[in-house]
Amino acid sequence: MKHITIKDIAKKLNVSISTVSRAFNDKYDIRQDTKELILKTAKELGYRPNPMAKKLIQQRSFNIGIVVPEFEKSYFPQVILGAQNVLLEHNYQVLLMQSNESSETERKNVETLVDNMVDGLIISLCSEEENIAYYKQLIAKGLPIVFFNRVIDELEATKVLFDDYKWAFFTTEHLIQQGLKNIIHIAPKKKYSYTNNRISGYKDAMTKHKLVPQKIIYSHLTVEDGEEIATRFIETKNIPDAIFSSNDYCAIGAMRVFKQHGFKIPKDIAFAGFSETQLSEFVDPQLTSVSQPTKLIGKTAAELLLKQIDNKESSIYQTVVLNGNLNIRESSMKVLKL
Amino acid sequence: MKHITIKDIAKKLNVSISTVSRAFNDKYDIRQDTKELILKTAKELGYRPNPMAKKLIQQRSFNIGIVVPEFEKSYFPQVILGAQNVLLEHNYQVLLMQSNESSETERKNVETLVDNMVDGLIISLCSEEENIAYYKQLIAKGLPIVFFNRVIDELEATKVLFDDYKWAFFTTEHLIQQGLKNIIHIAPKKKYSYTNNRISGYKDAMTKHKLVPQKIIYSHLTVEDGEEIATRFIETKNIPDAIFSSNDYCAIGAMRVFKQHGFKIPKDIAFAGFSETQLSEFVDPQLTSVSQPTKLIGKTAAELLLKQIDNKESSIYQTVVLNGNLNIRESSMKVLKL
DNA sequence: TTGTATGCGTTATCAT
DNA sequence: ATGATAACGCATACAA
Repeated sequence: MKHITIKDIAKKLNVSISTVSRAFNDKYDIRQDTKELILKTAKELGYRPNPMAKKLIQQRSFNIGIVVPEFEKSYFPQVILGAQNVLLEHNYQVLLMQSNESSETERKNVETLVDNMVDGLIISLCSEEENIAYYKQLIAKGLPIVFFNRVIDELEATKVLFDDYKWAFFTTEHLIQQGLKNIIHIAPKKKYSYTNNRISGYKDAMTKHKLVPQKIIYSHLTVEDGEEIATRFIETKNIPDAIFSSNDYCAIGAMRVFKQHGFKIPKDIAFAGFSETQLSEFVDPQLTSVSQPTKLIGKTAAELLLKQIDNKESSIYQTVVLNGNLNIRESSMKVLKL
Repeated sequence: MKHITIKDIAKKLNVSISTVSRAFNDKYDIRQDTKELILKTAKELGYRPNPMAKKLIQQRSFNIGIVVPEFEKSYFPQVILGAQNVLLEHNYQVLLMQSNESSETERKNVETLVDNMVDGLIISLCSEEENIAYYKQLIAKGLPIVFFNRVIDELEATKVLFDDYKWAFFTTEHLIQQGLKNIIHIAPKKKYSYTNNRISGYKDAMTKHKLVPQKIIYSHLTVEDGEEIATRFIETKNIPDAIFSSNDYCAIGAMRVFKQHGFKIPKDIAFAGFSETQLSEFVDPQLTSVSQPTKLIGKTAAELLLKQIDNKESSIYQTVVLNGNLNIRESSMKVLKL
């Protein structure tokens, strides 16, 4: 694993290492033919500059760190892809780390990335409480960071968000327009900034159409949770008109149990999910869900980060709110209970 | 972004930088109380060793690179997770890169990781042809690499594989045992080492039960491809007893079209997929599929890599073949066409 | 037990 | 236009 260095090239060509170095950095004076000669032999020898040495002296890495809570649930991979495309175009390498939904791991990940002198970070948080002080410190030190999806409200920073309020409102209103009245909302137990926005959207839509009382169930939103919730409804023979779940999994779990008990969807009970997964299209019936512009989120985050890196002086933090789409499918279509 | 260095600590305590350095590396002699003092003030000052400098001098990084073709399709994230767990336990940080199914990007990714002095690599290849020479070179240089899932047969290296032959055989035999005779296999157009193994498994199972001719369709295995294939069968009124697809997506696409045309599954036509995705459980009817031990693949790859890193002398390359499971679901159950 | 000095592979600041 | 040399932050052989 012996690496070729500029020294080797210098020795071979009987020039000084500074000349060799200059050949790779156009900004310096160097005769055209010596430059070409150096570049040529460098290629022959298979020379690759050592980024460690470069980073050490330049105090920057052209690396961007992306930290996400997990990437099994199809949302984050696409965001990452969107960001990576932009960053690669600008010659930044992307270092990806996942925190396994643990703030502790998240902290370690970010520390590693900072230690490795990333030029900037794109982060979706595990928790909104644990590492606030640390992030404040990083931002104060001038490290460019863009938060997305799961952010801390009180943190002054650049953020890329989704208009959860609006789309929860729309979704609820869509269900109401189908003639449904007794609409249940299933919200995540873990509190994120978007949780309340979605709840408010649901509530306001219900209120607007004079539908009270409103019922909210707090859950971890797994498939199993959905199944359990459905079972409870069936046991108590208290069947709502519709269930609007804060993710697809929970909706799908509930749907499955209702189907098994002979309920017709959407006639007997309608469903809507949120932040659409691949599943929504493939379950039977297909699930109405709010889709987020995942790639655009990544792209936007990356662009904002690059902007921040370029004008380090002006530290004005923007918040960009992106639009989504309500994909209306069989699970909530043309119900009209009168 | 001014970082605290050992110099700062040394100055503050009026000791030399080597003493400070020694305080962090137990292997040297150092008085207990000076050590404690140094560690204490280091903590107070918020000192963090600069990994760049460390890497530069130690020629190793405690970083492991993982390179995958993509991570949207639920298979790779879990493998990565499995590997990461093992590696983190051994104090290795994981740098993740995705190649977007492009050998060129893959090459760049690996180069970046190598430049950054990763201590080892875990790779699933985009193509089995493009970068062979490069990988041979890396292995020859002594860089520990473990390949998994998509590997190059002719490359002498450590590999973690799945017994595709066996499970394709089992799956085919399962379909035959359901009384089905005219069984079609849909194989990937792109050739990977596993492609032929699965085809052989299918063929041998058919032959064993004296079922000829066998029909194989080559496809890109997307949902749309599945739909197209199904449409063609229906148009030509030539309906097979069963379709055994080399992935779930294609099977699901085909299933969807057959359902739309009023076919009963599995009565009119049965289905089986491969390398189970989350979808298999959620489509209707649920899809029979071969599940691979994704986390175990990652875990095994990581363990083999660590072993390789530890005994660099002995370069004996192992190939580990892991077992899977055939999850039999509604799409192929109790058909018995007589 | 501690300090001095050297080097890892670069870039950058001087000279020449 | 080029060469010598000092950094960057750390580990380590050697001297004290």
